[in-house]
Amino acid sequence: MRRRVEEGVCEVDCVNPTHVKRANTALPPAAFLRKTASALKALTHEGRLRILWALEDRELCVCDLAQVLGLSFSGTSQQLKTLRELGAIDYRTEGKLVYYTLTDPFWLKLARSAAEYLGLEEKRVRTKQARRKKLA
Amino acid sequence: MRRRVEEGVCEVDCVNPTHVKRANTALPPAAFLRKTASALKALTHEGRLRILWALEDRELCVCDLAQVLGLSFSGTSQQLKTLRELGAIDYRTEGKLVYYTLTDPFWLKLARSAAEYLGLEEKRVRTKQARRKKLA
DNA sequence: TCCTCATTTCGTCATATTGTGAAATATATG
DNA sequence: CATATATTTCACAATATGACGAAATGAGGA
Repeated sequence: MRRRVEEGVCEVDCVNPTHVKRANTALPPAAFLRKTASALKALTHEGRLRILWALEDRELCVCDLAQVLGLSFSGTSQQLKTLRELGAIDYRTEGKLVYYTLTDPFWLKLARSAAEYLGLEEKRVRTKQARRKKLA
Repeated sequence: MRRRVEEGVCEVDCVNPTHVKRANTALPPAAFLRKTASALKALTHEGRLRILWALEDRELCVCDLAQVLGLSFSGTSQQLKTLRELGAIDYRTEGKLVYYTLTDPFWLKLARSAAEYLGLEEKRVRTKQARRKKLA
């Protein structure tokens, strides 16, 4: 799109070059933002969030997790790999079984903070107390 | 995959049903996690992160933002739409120009916290001071 | 009204993500 | 060593995402 150079608003291609320049120097390097975006991708999957939440309470083997996710074993394994690469979880083997644990709670905290902000957790903030109350 | 029911580890399909059941009742509803994952998706794009960071300091028109992102106008507009739908940004029109502003800093904070955690910002924590020092 | 132009929307293509089953890997156990 | 089985990796189909240019929209100004 070609534009006239006039009226002080758009000097070249409708840009205020001062603001653009200032923004560009103040912004983190592209590679940094790319890595951040990439890390956050690990959290953009219902199943992977489910894994983080489930592992908060106890370690679980892949079989259990597959059941929790409602996914195939291979699918579950792939999502576990994504979270491993993020560094959020780790595993130990016991015989033929592989048990996954939450090793870095940061990403769960981050996801939970987003969830809470969205107001998605009102109902279940400290579920146990609520449940106890209900049963009493 | 079919399995024998033995050795007390895998009762049905290699699952510890107690743990699975406990996880499932403790977990937030699927729709909640889906929405959370979906919201976080808005942050998993270098350009969209760039928009959030750039708008922190000042409002910018679409032209400027396109320049900052190095994207076409249509591409820029699409990413702005994503962030609008998230609720992170808003816009005002002034004549033919559309100025975008950061209306909800929460998502920028969240992204920045991820970036900082990844150690991506060591070098530029408070860039202005650093720059002043360097120039002095 | 007609024209210009900043922006958005649409159509389309290239690429990435996700899920599945099959094959490969690894770990007991007879 | 052979078998069983828990998990991972591979290959592939289906869907989602992202980028561009073209066309549509909308706000001024002649």
